[in-house]
Amino acid sequence: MIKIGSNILNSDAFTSLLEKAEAVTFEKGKLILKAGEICKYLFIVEKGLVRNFYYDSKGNDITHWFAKENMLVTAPESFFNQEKSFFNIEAIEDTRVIAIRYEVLEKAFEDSKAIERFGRILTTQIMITLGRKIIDLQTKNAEARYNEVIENYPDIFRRVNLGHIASYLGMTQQSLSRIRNNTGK
Amino acid sequence: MIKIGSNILNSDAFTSLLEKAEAVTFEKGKLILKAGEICKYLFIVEKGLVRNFYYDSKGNDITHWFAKENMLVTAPESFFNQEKSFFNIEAIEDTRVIAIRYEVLEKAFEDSKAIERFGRILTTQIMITLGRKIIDLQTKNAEARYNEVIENYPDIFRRVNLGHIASYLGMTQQSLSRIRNNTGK
DNA sequence: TTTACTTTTTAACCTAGGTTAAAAAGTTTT
DNA sequence: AAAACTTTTTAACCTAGGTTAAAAAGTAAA
Repeated sequence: MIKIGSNILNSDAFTSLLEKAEAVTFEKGKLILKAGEICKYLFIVEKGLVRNFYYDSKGNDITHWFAKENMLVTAPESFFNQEKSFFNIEAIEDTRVIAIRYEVLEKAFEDSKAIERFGRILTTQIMITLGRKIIDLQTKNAEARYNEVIENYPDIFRRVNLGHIASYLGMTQQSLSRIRNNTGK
Repeated sequence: MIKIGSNILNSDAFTSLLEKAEAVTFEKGKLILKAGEICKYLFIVEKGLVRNFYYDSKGNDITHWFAKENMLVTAPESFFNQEKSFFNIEAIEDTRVIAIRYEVLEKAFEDSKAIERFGRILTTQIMITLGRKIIDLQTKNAEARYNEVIENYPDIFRRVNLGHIASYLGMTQQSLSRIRNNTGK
């Protein structure tokens, strides 16, 4: 049995896929993937918390996404197209992941309609989520974006330091601190 | 034979799917989908140009995405979850689309591994594209985003008025005009 | 071929949030 | 429990791009 997001998966195909996966642990602060490498794995976070981040042209560390227990994480462009990664993946807590190799997943997609279907539905929902983030960045000010993350991801918010939250929200840590203390009012 | 993006699709399953689709034309300026409705179709743009847009909280018209010939367009959240749409879809040129009903597509996904697979790969690539747009909004200034759209989508750029380009890029039309005339220098 | 309408530009002014620097608070190591 | 390090806050100053308003240019309609 495996749970991904809110989906509980229970089929021979998934069991067989998981049998070919590898459990790996990373200490807090360790890199799971380094930018420049080709990402060979799709990771399921079993325990802990992970972030996907990159350095912008000025060298700022920008968090692109967080993944907690039962969430998937990878460097999508690198993994699905097997090219060098722009993203780093870091364990921000002591973390155990289940790592599924690219070739193994591709084989599973080919062999199993159920897995192919799950993949399609999952990427469709991610597509919708990313669309929402674009709308938020374009139409909401820093304070509204901050309020939204507290409302929608209170658990992740509690476990992550404010610098990472700020960059995830597209603002500096100083701006976030200003918002939190309502010095704007 | 059907071409979507750079993929040429040629199989019985696709032929049969297309047989169940409906060709519809829309004059320039007409709405293909109105916000608040449930989007019942996935559209393939056969001829013309279409944009997906919404109104922000101040009533500004914001273009979220463009679709030209051989591209797919829908209101993703509304279509895939069959809920009320936040987006409008407008024909910005005289347009002919092939409209595939939700139930028909779902049936095709169920019946055909090839279509399910195509759906997965397509949503995966859209996911990557949206990820890039988020990075651009967070790390590039208005001028760099403008230069990028000229470089990456010169054809769409030529066919669309600047107001739509500006909102797509997350800036006002006045800012875009300023950038184009380098009054910033 | 003037009137009406839409799109694009220009310009003055303004503000949200960035930058820079430092202090304060919190955490870990010795 | 002091030293070292990390995270968060504070504050003064600054700037990219927003706002408002209008003119100019382009296009369509009468």
